[in-house]
Amino acid sequence: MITNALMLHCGLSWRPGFGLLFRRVSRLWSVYASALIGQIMNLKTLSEHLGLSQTTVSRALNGYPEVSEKTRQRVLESARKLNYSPNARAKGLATGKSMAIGHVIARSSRHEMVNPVFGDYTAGAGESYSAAGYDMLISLVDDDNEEQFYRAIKSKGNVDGLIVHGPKMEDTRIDLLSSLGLPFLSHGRASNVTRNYAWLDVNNCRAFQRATEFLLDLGHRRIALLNGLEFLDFAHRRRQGYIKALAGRGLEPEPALMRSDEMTEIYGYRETRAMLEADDPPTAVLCSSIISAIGVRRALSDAGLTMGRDVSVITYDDDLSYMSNGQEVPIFTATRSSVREAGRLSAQMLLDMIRNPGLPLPTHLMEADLIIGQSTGPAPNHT
Amino acid sequence: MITNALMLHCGLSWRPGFGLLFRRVSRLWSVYASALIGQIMNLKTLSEHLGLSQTTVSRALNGYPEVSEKTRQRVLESARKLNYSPNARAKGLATGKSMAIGHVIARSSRHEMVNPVFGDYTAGAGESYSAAGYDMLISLVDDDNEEQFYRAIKSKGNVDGLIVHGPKMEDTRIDLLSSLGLPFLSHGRASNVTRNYAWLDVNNCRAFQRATEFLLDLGHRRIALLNGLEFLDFAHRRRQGYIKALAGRGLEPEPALMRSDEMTEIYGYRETRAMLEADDPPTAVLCSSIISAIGVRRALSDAGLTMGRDVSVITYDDDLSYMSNGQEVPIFTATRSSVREAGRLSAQMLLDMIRNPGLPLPTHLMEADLIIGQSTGPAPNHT
DNA sequence: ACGTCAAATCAAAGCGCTTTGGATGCGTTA
DNA sequence: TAACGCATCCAAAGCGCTTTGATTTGACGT
Repeated sequence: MITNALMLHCGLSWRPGFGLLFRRVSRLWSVYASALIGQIMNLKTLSEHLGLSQTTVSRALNGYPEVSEKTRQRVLESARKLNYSPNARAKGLATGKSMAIGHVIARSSRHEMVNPVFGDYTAGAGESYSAAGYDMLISLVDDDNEEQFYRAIKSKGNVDGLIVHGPKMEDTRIDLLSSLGLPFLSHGRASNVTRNYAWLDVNNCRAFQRATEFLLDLGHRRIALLNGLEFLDFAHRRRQGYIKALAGRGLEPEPALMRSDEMTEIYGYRETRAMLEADDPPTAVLCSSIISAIGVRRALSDAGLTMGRDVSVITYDDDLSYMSNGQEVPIFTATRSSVREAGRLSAQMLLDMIRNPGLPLPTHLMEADLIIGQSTGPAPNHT
Repeated sequence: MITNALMLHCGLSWRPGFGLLFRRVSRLWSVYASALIGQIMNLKTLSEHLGLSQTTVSRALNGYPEVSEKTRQRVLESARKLNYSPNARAKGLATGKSMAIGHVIARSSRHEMVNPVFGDYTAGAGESYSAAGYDMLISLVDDDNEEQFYRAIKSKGNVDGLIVHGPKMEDTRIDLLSSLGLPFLSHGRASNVTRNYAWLDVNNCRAFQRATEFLLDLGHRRIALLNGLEFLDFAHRRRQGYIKALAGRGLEPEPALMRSDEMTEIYGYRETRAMLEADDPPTAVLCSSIISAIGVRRALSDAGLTMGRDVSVITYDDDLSYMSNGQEVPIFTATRSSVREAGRLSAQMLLDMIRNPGLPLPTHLMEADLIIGQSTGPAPNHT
């Protein structure tokens, strides 16, 4: 462009051999310009600066073989020195990829975002993303137009894939996303969805079955369950495990001992307190989160009871960074599985799906460890 | 890549002219695929569908006045029905905006992400973003090339602004971002930075001064401080407030009573335990986070001490959703300020900056409330 | 000196949107 | 009737990149 204009202006016509001359000149000019204006660094500027075409520079930067090694080095060095990095939007527009993974959170259940479990999970995922050069895009949706929002995400095209958080028993998102053809992985399964989809989950059912059996073995018969919100699939599975274990000993689950809510500290405190004040209180509590377990401990302490002696407690432990379950000796007996590791793995799996679209959809089931801490002991009037 | 693999598999070698063939094939395939899956909905398709030009459709959708109301309605309805929403990358490329705000987190201090305080803050910010149609883009950086990363963010242009998390005493990011001309707002101030920049902060100094004075008034003289990491500016300010209050009563701060680390539960437990075992233990503990305060409570309880009688505790309370400080009656006496509200406000301010680039840089100082709970009482041997 | 071939480079056409600078049609005014 | 203003609409030129199809270059054999 500039070259042509100059030619015109000088009244010259093109002759072979001029190329080099012009390159020299324009190189000088662009150095001048960038010094003067604080030049906007884009591919055009950079290529003019180097006296190369945009094609060659682009290829050099993206590691294509059609560029000589000498040229590539020159380009790379120059790009580094001039702090060039390609405009993500333009690159995305040209390639059709956006190098970002979306995490969509329903606004009503915005508590999800505020849930430390979510923080640890996304931190894990973030590690995988950043290692692969991906960003993480978080958006809050109003619940009334969730479907529309997913469709919009697809056609806005600002993510290459999605993580589905907190799947419900029958989660419409899974069918929707499958039909949209947007790669996604669900953190947790949806029991009533029959089609194939990618997921990573913990064996919640078995974890809670084992925990319950452990308490039964200690002689406990009145075991309370402080579960998460039971329209969420993981909570449903946990309850199944609990019930299965009871059934194994011929015990009926008792509604008064089964509670369900968001797993806050207050929740653990409130429900434990309520159950302790009722007739025939539980001798053991099975808790869905270490945060609620802390509330349980507070309630016991307020009631003058000793955890592990008067009342036993087992909690599910996501191995949260800020709320770790003691140091050498665990505070709580717990079924533990690192949610951070789950995040790391999920992200890895999703990125693989995006890289190799042909392969079958991956699934992964993690097992939780049962670790013994100080919060459990034989049932009080059990000899 | 795929082409090469295919070639290899077929036992063919590359010959000029093959390129065209492959392109034809892949084009055909993609036409077939899109017919199968359903038309790709872009502005072109939509405008053809409506028998209007892309210009008119674009204007109709974006609320420009040059379109008749009748046409606009027709366009809007059609867009809704066909689930059209403009490609974000293309729109961004054309407008120069990306409708996303970046949150950059240094990878080493990845604990930031995992910190429930961060979760609540971003949840608040997220509300503001989503109301304004913005997304939130989170990226982890390796610390060694943080500067380069910020430069890249600028020229990649995938965010319209940034939130700076956890500013240090003299934070180089502030100068860097200012010079890059990328709008940003710092959550917290950086004491040793003299230039103007946008920030939102809590009056940490005054909050801790008031809390300390409250304990002094109750007769406490040996007051421990469990602070956050003191290279972070907020922690430094908190210590200043603490020292100032002590100085007001002619007291010297005692190094053995001043601890500093990441504000985990374990940290609160470990340090409290250590101090209780030492000679002349503190009669009160001032704690930087409710999470650590829970650890403090556990340590006291393990030592057979009653919180609020044997040892008083005041904590800073970010009013975390999952860790709220009791219900009617607060558990802990605390200086409270909602970090979620801080997030909401920060985002609002940053979006305003982006909308009106001319205005002076906004700053906002929030005051923390001192709320009285059950964790404080007169110093033991004080009559 | 000339043709050949591979290696190295380039110009230009997209990607899907916004926006500029007209065009078109039509009722009003001189 | 011509000139004008106004309300609608449009063609085409970007935005900054990748990728296609073509061209230039230089080494080599004859």
